[in-house]
Amino acid sequence: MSSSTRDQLLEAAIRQFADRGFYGASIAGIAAELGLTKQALLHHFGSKEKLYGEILRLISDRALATIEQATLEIPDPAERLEEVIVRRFRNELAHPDDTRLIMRELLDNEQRAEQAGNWYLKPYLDGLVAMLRETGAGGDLSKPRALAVIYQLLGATNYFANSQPTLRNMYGQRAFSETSSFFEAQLRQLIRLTTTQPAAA
Amino acid sequence: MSSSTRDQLLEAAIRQFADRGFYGASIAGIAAELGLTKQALLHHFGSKEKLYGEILRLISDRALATIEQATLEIPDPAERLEEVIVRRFRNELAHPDDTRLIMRELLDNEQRAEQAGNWYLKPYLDGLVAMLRETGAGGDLSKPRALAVIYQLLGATNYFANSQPTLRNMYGQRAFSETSSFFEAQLRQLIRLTTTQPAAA
DNA sequence: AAATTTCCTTACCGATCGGTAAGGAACTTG
DNA sequence: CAAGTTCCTTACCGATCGGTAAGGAAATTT
Repeated sequence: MSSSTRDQLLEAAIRQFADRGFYGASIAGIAAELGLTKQALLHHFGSKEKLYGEILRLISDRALATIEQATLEIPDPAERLEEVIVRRFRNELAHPDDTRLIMRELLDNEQRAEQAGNWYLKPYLDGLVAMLRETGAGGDLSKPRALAVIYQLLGATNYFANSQPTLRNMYGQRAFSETSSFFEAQLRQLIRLTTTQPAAA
Repeated sequence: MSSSTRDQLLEAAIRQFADRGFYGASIAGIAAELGLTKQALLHHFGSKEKLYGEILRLISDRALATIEQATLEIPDPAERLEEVIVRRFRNELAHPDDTRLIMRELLDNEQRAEQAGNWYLKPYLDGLVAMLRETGAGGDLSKPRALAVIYQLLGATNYFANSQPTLRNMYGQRAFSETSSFFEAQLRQLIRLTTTQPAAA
């Protein structure tokens, strides 16, 4: 079955917001992907801002769902954290749009950072931090310290995923593939070190 | 002494491109920061694209300079790498504009990734990779594997720096400060592990 | 002193931006 | 069968975008 026009517009919007950013993407261009006019889009979403907000909520829900899914599957917090991060890494490589959009939002968000108290990704972030602390790594990792570790993991995967096309072009497909799989191995090692060894000074 | 109008325009442009991205920033807005019209800016730089290109070159030169500087100061490659990364981290926290602009360029660059063969940051990247391989870490780290390690380090610092205002607002100044200094310690530990221990499978 | 160059202005230009107003076709509901 | 709702259209609107053309004041060069 073909998805509804509304869902197709959402998909196209995610793609274009990821490609060009909020300012660079135009509602006319998004609607044109389906052969529609921008008024069709405005009919469904009201305004560009509302469309964007709906997308942020959708992406946030997807991220949270991965944590909930893993909680059901894997009881051990350390194993679970490793799986969540590695799955995220693979998913970012396979479907980079969400990650790119989030990164752009983070950059834009610096201006309106006052609203960051209720940032849409905070629940996801807090979920990861809680999971890490459950592992009992480094004696008792304080929340700020656990956040630092989580950020190290997320930053590594995020930056690598966003660099994917550039790296592929700079070094070729073969080299990129080796870098990519080695990157995942390094990531796993880093997580295991963090969840088993004591923390740094 | 006050810097030239041209240099002031460059500074303002970096700030605004970092804040709003290439499409979001307007040459009129940049010129207005100095009380000038956009035609004054066009007089100095010819076009928005040329201004942007000049900025990318400038940032690339700054990055390369940090490697050259460190090469003069620190003979040991492992120590040097640690210093370059940590200095970069600190500099990104203190002056986030360059990092944000680069991140935006990386995201935009995905479309025009065909030109990435001569990406402006490639010399910097290759410099770091070479430095890591000089340490003789992990037996003999292949170039793609060394690239993975470098990307892990750069990604972590980059993402954390770009998240700075959001994090500060979500968790408060105190928590952010602790996260930040612990992040640096973790970074150092990670570099030392990488440059001394054998690599992952 | 005259000519040129530097550095900026006002006045435009066509294109595109997000958004409003009004209406038409098709399907659903009473 | 009539009324209403859903989903889309064309026709606009004011604002803003990057860029061109022409010229003026001031400094520099000849």
